[in-house]
Amino acid sequence: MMVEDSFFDKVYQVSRLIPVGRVTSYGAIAKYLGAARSARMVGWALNGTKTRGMDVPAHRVVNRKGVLTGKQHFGQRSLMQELLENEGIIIENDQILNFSEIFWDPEKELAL
DNA sequence: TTGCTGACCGACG
DNA sequence: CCGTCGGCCAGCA
Repeated sequence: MMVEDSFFDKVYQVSRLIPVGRVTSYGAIAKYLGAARSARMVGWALNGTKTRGMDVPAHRVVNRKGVLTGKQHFGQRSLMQELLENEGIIIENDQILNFSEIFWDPEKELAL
């Protein structure tokens, strides 16, 4: 199967590996890809998922504080929260309460 | 082609 | 504690 080495495509691949009920951060993905300081690109890459129509659970990606900073990019601002809550994630005021419990670190889980 | 922007993060005062 | 700034890199006018 063809594997794209582009930064964007890697973001898509890693994002799809995020288990249900778990979340990760832009910085974690960026760091896993070897570009810890390019966390903004991760968010930018996820922005392209909607236009590209890719099946990437971007709602499981939040910032390092566990805040749904990218909720406004889901069309409806409540959509991202509802999707996460539907997976058993508790969110209050755009903040994931048990963030540290459900945090999914690709570097740790994928154990490279 | 140049320049601005952006769903972030960490450092500094 | 809080506000500000630089950095990283790809997409778009």
